[in-house]
Amino acid sequence: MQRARLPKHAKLLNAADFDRVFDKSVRSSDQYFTVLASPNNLEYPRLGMAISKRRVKLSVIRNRLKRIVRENFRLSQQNYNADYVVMAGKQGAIGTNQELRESLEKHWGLLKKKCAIF
RNA sequence: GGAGUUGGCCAAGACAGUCGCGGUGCACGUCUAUCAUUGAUAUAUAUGCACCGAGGAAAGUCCGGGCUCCACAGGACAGAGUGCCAGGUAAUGCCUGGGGGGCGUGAGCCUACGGAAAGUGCCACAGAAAAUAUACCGCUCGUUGAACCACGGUUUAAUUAGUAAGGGUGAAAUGGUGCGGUAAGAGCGCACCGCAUGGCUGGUAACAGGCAUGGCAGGGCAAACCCCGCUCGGAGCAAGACCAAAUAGGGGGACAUAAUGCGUGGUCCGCGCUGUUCCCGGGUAGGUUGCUUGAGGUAUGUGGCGACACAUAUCCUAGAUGAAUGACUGUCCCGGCUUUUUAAGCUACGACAGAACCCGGCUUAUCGGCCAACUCCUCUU
Repeated sequence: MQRARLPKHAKLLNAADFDRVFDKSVRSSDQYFTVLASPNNLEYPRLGMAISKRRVKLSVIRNRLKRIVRENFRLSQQNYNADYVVMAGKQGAIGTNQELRESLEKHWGLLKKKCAIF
């Protein structure tokens, strides 16, 4: 089995990339996360996160959310080749690790289908 | 043994495994560039190995510095801060030691602690009066009237005056207590205490002690304005330095004016705009740097009551930037819940909380534990 990694080029690194996703994308959301996806022309998916201080007040919890999202994205390498942006939902700060993981896996599946017909 | 006070330390609960992230070093492969000629250097990237990878508060951004850029003859005002004394320090509003005041049986703790006889202002309610003092209930001499009478007076009412001892109000009422004194009273007199002024003694000083003199100066609030002493230039690592696409525009050179257009002209040349190309400077995105060796930690010794200083030895301990330091599994520990309670089962974000240029402080949040010194109570010997 191919080892799942998450090198630096698999992240969105500048404002232009983010703007492109915000501008034109398909989305999926629940009480924990809102996930945007926009197909790219690369041979791998990319991930960006926008966890606002307004939604998640403590930096410890913001970091925890980012780590869970990144870890889960890394283990879901069969994702469609698109740029994803994950945003925190209203309940994001109070979900358990298990709940957040299940939520994310649901979003990846949904967006894979949506991107295919995009 | 119980209750407590002060100071210090630890703290992702511990261990193992699997996967992953950031940094540094080494090895090897690939790409590009340069030198050179089959190698070297640099950059980027993939892989492997090794090592390192959040805190006591990283937080609040409340003070003080370093560092960087800008400004700057000197002085004054304004503004802000600060406020018992001495010391420590790069510096402080911090720390240490000391003094005054308050709290506690005590170890100890708290303290914005300069000036109210420079000025202005405020002092609710209650109370007569809250500040050039005054007089509600009272107390008292005198005068006048009334009643009683043992003819000495007694009681009572009004009133001129005296008084601030007593009552009452208040957070606070013009020194306190006692004796004398008086018509009743009063620093009116005296003793002690307090206060003020001036010497003296001790102390670096804050201050303390004591002596003499004065009969008392006239309330509180300065975290009200204010006065006095002292301190303070501004902005911040998104500081600053360097490299530098794309697009638009600027400056300079060369070429073409053969072709096109416009302007200066009646026309031509020329010149300017225009066209092609090269160079230069500014500079956005982006990148590099600043960036972690520092008022540094640890140990020992010396000086000092101490904060701390000095000397010697030794150690190197995160450096990210849409932002690494994590996830899962197992066993144990702790906590919680339940039960059939020397035990078993179940359970999960296991305190507060996440570096962003770096230090010294303060403040706030905080599960649990360890160590030392001291105090009070009780028991035993």
